[in-house]
Amino acid sequence: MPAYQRIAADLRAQITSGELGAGAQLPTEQELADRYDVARQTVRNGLGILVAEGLVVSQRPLGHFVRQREHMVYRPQGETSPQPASPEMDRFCQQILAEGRTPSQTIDVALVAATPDIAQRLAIDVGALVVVRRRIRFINGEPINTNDSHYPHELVKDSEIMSPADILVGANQKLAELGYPQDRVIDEIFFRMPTPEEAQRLDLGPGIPVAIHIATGYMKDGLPVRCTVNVLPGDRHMMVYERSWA
Amino acid sequence: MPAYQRIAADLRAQITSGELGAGAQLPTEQELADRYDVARQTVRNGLGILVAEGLVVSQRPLGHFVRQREHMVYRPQGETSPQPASPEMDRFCQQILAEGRTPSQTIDVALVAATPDIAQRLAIDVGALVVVRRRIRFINGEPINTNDSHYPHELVKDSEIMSPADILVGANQKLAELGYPQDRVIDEIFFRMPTPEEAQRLDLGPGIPVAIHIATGYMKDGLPVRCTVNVLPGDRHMMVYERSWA
DNA sequence: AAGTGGTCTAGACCACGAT
DNA sequence: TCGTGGTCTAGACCACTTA
Repeated sequence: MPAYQRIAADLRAQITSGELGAGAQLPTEQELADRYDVARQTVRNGLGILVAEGLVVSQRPLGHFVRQREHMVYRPQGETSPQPASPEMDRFCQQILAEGRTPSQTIDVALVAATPDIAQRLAIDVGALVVVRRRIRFINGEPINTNDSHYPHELVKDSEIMSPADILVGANQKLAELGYPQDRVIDEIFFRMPTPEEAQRLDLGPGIPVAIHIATGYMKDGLPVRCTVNVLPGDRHMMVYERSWA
Repeated sequence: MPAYQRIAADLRAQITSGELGAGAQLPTEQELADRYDVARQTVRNGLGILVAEGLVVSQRPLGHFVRQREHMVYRPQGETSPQPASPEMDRFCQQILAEGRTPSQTIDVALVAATPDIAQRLAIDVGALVVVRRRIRFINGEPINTNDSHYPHELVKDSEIMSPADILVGANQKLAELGYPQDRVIDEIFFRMPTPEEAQRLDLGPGIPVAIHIATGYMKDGLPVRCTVNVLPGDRHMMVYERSWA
């Protein structure tokens, strides 16, 4: 096994065994180079593995630290239809839903050309105009996720949906009032490493994947009227739900 | 911007724009070093970013290539309760469910001490004996996911569940026949970078995150009797489901 | 001011697979 | 055999934060 992999394996074992607890500082690169009798660059290769795994963060110029597992956010699968909680469900939520947290969000609205992804789901031409309401949600000032809702421009022009402010009744209710009530929603979820833009928008460190949740809303006649793209950082989200066993 | 980041950004732009399509070979490290007038190590730093993002794979000693997006696997959220498919749902599934595929799996069974994660969910002591049925599922010979079901040893000892073979009626049905029918299931889903063991078991390349799906089954009286841990590679899974809009 | 990690160089040798 | 990426060295200078 190459030296840098052995260094990474040694440190990983110390972290998973608890010998190096959450938040603990790792030895400096020079210390590790001396201890293993290798060049500093070789140590850096090893640390790079742990950083890419999300186990370790570099806080320049303080050093490398074991990553603190942040508080996870409870995100019920159906925000619109909370299920009756059983005692077991309560137990799970209790330890996830923590103390007083103050949510906030930023909103901006833009008129853009549809990307292929959006165009396909909204059943419009690539490049056609869509209105996108971009939101970043924060809890205690930390970005938690992004939520970009796309609407065909023809459907929502000159409506409140194009205003970059909170919509009290909710954008979906407003869409219904405009004559486009949703009847069905198809959800797609997949996960990958973030793009640099996503990493910057959500303040993601290396080694943190994101889940992409795309919700497309259809009217009763099958016409898609909304496509929402959520980006959820892996270190801040956990999905929990309950189902009965048939 | 440092040189290696600029190199990564240039190549990333060429990939996302389609100038370098899926499967295309990137210039060699030496070519890039000459083109940008930097040392080869600097080029390697840049390529390392793209590899960590999952955009590029290294096929030694052939070179670096744009990663092929593999066929995604349709994984319905509730395998036990298929929902009636709407025309929109059909459209989504159609492009995901591909041609003839041959599934297979490996099974092994072990008697192990409960880890803290499992012990907590099964409401037993850490270190207590649990039976674990470990499965790796393959499609066309490629590993698709792992599925490790844990049962308290007291509940299943001397039963067919401890045999490392297929259980025709299904392990959950067999568990019910033993007197432990499940009434509710709580699902937890989160995602992170894989451990080296997970990466090896599932043949994961760098830059591929995994989703962890933990399903815990409870009897009517609240006793947990099963805890299944699924590991789903991000490049081989997509979750799709439909819900009606209340 | 000191010490950390971040970036970069100019070499070197090796492992591996295609030809 | 050849060319690729993989690993490693021994330096160097810089940016940044804390003390």
